[in-house]
Amino acid sequence: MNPTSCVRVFADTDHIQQCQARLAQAAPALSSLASVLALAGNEVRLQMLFLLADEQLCVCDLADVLKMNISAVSQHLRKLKDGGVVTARKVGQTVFYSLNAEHLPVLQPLLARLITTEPAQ
Amino acid sequence: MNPTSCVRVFADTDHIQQCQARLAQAAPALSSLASVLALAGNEVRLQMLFLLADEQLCVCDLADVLKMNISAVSQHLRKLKDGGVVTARKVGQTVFYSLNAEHLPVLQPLLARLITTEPAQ
DNA sequence: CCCGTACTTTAGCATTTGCTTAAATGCGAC
DNA sequence: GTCGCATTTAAGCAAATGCTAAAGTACGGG
Repeated sequence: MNPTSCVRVFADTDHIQQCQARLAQAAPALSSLASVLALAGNEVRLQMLFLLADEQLCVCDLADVLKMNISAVSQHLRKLKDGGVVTARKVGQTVFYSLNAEHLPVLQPLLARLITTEPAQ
Repeated sequence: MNPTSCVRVFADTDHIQQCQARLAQAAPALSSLASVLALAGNEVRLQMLFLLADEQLCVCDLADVLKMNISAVSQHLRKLKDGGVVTARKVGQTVFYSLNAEHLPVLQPLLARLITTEPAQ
C-alpha cells in the first residue's frame, strides 16, 4: 500500500502523520535556519563570520587575512549578504562588512563557541 | 608588496596578523563546527535532526515522514553518522537512529529554535 | 536451507558549489 | 575629463552534492 518504503505492519500512520505535522509547523523556521546554516557551514565563510563578529572588515582585509583571492572573498560575501547574514556599508571606495542583526540569535551562540577563554595553554 | 590584494597603505600588517592569530587559535573548533553546520545546513538533514531530537526513528519511518526514497534517506543518515551527529542502533533488521551526544551542545540550541511554543496561532 | 524485509552500497547523472581569470563598475584624486 | 584603486560581476571549469536505480548485505521466519 505504501509504494515508497517498507511494508512493515506497524507503519503507524498516525505516528507518521504526527511527525509530518510537527515538520509542517516548523517548516518556515526550519527552511530559514537551514539556509543560514548552509552559509555558515562553509569553512571560509565561517572564518569570515568569526572575524566579522569582532569588528567590521573590508573585502581587502578579509582577503589578506584569509590569504584568498579578492574575487573569491567578494563572492562569499555576496552570498552572506544575500542570505541576510551580513550587511555592507560603503565608505568611499571601500566596503565594510559586518554581521547583520537579523540572524545574530542563531550565529552568536555558534561563534561564541569559537572564542577560547584561555588566551594560551 | 602584497601581490594578493589591494595596495592600500594602511594595510596594517599588525592588524592582519592579529586576525590571523585569532583564526589560528579558533581553527580546530572552527573546522569542526563548520562540518557540523554543513551537515545541518541541508534542509532534508535538518528535518531529520529535528525529528530525531524528539525520538529515535528508523530509516523506514524517516523515509515515510519525509516522503523520500529509502536510499536517499540512508545516504543522508550515513553522512550524519560519519559526522558524529547521529548514532545508529540496530534492533533485529531495523536500524534506529538518534542524536549523538557529541554535537548536541551545538545542535540543541538550533533545534530548540524550531519548536513553536504556541501550538497554534 | 531459501525467501522476504530493512537497510546499505555502488554507479551514474544532473545540479550546485567554489574557485580563477578577465572584464565591468564605482568612486576619489588629479 | 583621465587615471588608479576597491570591489563586483561574468564566464568557465573542476570538484562536490544529492538524487535514482540497481545490486549487495544482514537478519528473521518458515
